[in-house]
Amino acid sequence: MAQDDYHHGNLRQALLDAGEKLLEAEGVEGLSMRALARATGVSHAAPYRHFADKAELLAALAARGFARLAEALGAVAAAQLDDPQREYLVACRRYIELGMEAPAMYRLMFGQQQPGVGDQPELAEAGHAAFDALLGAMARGRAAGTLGNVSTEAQAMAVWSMVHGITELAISGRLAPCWQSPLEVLAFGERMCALLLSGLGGAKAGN
Amino acid sequence: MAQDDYHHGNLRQALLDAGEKLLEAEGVEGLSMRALARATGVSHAAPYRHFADKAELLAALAARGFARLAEALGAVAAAQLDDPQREYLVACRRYIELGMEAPAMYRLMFGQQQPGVGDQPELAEAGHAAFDALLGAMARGRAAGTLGNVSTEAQAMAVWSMVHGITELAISGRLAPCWQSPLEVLAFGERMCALLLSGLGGAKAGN
DNA sequence: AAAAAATGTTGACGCTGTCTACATGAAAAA
DNA sequence: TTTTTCATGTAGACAGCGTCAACATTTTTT
Repeated sequence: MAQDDYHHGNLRQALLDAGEKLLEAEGVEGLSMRALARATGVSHAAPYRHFADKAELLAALAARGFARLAEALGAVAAAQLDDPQREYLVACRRYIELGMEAPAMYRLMFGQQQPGVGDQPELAEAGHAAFDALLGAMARGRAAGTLGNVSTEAQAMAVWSMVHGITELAISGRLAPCWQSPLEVLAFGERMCALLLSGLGGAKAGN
Repeated sequence: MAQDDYHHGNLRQALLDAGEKLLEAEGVEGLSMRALARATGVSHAAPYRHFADKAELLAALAARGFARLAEALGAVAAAQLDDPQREYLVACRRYIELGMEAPAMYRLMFGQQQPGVGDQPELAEAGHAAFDALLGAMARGRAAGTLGNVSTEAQAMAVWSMVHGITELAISGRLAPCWQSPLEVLAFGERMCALLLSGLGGAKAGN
């Protein structure tokens, strides 16, 4: 159970922990299999006992990111704010905030093509969970009556597109000409999401 | 002037041409300096006479992408549609369309941190030109009166965030649960941009 | 206690980005 | 025209990377 200097005990988790740390410290281009092996004090080929290749490790890392996102959005829901519209806005804000706090991780999460069904089920599921959390916040937040002819899922996609776009642009520094501080960006994001919610009820058609 | 088997003549452009081709064919991970040298029939170190390192070449490639985007949006404006609001929507649609047509290039364009002033002036300028084209379409498209207390630039950022988010999610296949075909995605994008335009006049505050 | 499975190590391979030293051709200076 | 200089090519080396095969050690199962 203690480390016996040969078998590590829980290398898989250790690799992911080190990976997360290295990811934000050095960026995704500094995240190598061998660096991870070094960071966990293990030989350079040892990680391959736990991940078939680098892509699989990155997928597992991205899945962690999605899990964290889902968790954060879930925490907002659990906070039981009195106003569901306020809850929705806080969720959107939290989404953007998380992306700005861990930009390399955020990029990694969306960097790969969405994994097919059989491909990376862990990642796909984690991504879905995060999306569902956002969808839930939106569904509760919008005026209860305004379902219109637009599916809830489509409305959630609209919100997702908005917060994703803002997060990505913020990360790459392209929002800086208008809003320098993270707080300003968050305020902008919140306004946009509010606008979206009020507009989503009627104006859209199809699906 | 003809190729003398030693001096290539215009290696820089040839490298960028080959790079663009290779980018969409193999993805960004298949785009190596040496592969580019091979593709242009030149030794592996020759590219370094024209680009200090790989990052510089990628930046030049991304600048090309932005130039193409600006050009496409400019073409929409030049088409002189009678209805400026229609022109705005067509521009948004075209933006998303371009990203979906050349996903690897689109990702590359936004993959790096926005270059600082002295860093990659060519890239920065190309990016600005593209943004300005989008801004112009929006400014003409919105009801002439509704300036409100929101700056034109901030409104353009909102539109940019929207189309960028949609494009990125579409590229990564995450819109597929709702809209399978590119045409459906484009229709969705157009609806969202219309919604944004109508909402931007009044609801937003700040900056 | 023996066999099997899981998990580690070592060493190799080809590929990559990039550097240095050298070669060649074109343009500028003499 | 000849010579020098400069831009641009080549060859070869280096370290780091992902990955594989062969082997070692520990744990688990029989």
